[in-house]
Amino acid sequence: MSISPSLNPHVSVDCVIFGFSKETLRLLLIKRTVPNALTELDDSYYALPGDLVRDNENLDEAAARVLKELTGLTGIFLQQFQAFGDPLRITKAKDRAWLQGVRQDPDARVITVAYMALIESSKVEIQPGSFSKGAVWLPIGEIPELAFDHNEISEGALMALREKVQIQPIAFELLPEKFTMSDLQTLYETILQRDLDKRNFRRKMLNSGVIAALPEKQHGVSNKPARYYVFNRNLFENGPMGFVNLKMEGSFTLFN
Amino acid sequence: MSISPSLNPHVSVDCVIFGFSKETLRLLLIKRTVPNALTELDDSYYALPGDLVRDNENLDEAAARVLKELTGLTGIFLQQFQAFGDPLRITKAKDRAWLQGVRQDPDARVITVAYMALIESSKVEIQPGSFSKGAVWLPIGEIPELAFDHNEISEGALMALREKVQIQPIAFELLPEKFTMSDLQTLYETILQRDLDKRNFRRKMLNSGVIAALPEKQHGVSNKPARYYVFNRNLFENGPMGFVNLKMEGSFTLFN
DNA sequence: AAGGCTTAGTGTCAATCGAACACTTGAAAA
DNA sequence: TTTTCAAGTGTTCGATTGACACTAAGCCTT
Repeated sequence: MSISPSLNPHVSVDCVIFGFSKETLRLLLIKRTVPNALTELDDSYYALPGDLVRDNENLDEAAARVLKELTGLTGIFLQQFQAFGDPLRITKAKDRAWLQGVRQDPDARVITVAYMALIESSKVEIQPGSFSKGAVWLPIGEIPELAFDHNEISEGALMALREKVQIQPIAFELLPEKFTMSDLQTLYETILQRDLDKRNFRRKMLNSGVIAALPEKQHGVSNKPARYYVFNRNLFENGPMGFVNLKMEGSFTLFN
Repeated sequence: MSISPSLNPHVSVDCVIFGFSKETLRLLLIKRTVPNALTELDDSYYALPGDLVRDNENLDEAAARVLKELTGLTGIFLQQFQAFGDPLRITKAKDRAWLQGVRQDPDARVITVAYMALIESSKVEIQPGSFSKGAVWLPIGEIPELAFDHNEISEGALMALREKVQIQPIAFELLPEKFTMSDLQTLYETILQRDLDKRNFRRKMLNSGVIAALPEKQHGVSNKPARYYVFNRNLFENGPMGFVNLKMEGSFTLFN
């Protein structure tokens, strides 16, 4: 059980990939299968997609590579949020069983740099390949025990997302190109875990200028059709300031 | 000049240590001396204090160790803010000259996890030891070219500090136990790089409840003596919420 | 065709907050 | 006693927040 002290730590990246479907925020997790010495059956459990960082790439590139290998997508919102490096990260038995199978130095300590990715989950097509023993979207409320310290990392990502979403207009990354005001509000409510007032929400969104109304409305719905909006992307990517006031009702701060 | 691709990346921590004295925000930097092959004189330049992470410590512990070795202080505000891992970080000639002298694998790529520390600079007594070839407090406006990517890291720390200071009551870490309202305002103005209105500032600070007035006032000053205040530390460390609204005039957001 | 169902969409008011603004107070020094 | 210097103090106006309830539009059912 001891970790060899002579080995240098290795560095990996792990991606906490958020998606939003059926009114829930979900994480894209991969399935790992390891032989169980006792039962002769395979055990399986979930983990965040990740990989060791290669010598010729920087951290952002490594994270983008992991994301692409799993989902086939590039140009996705992907942001580093924290490094994790507890020496005890890899002491669980099934983690060690898995490492035996895939790493040259299964005992080496690994420091991981965690990224969060926001993607429109309908765009994802799981790629056959190293990760593809199975990948699933699990609702954030139903995440089981994961590999290593991946539960802690996921929690950290969710916290980071909650903060970021009130400072930068990034929630849109989780929605399709066109969306209704209700879609957007539901997304915010899901991320922030509280209800928001419909009228205040619309007012704030429209006044802030982050979205633009389309002429188009929904078709074939059995109630009043909702107008579609688009995110005013260029305003933020090219504008002078990557900032807007997206704080929601009841958020806390210290000076104004 | 090539970086050996077979070596695993190593992991270090670097500390961006902020202090505040003579109305300026300063960084505590260490001096490095390397022989110059041409002139036969030694070249010297500044760097952030940092060290490789040991196998038996986590990242926070490594950063705390670096801070303690340099300043003798423990229990200091110390917060991870970003990992840096560009493969080209260590290609400058003088950086490589220094690595030759101190590292087993001078060619190994190093990923660094950067921390920012906030300390009351008068408490610091530079410790004799590995760092003590010289350490100086340099004003943030007068930082020369540093080792590796340490300029980039310092910039990142300053940005992170500017954001954090408006969300969490951490500026107090830079002041002595007792301080005047003007001390505090000058500090905020220095960090945020803009002037604040005196009356609005006092009102916000007092209403927020983060500070408490002492009965005591200044003595021996040649003008109206200022009242002393203390940071209401337990309110935030033990309270239900580590948050207060410390946003200052003219800051930007997206929803409220 | 009428009525019901469901979600979209809309306005006002009161309270609070933000930003701008100038004079008086207290102590030491001259 | 007067001067000098920073501390300390209130008000007003406009903008923003947050609370709150009804009508509109389309489809479905009967």
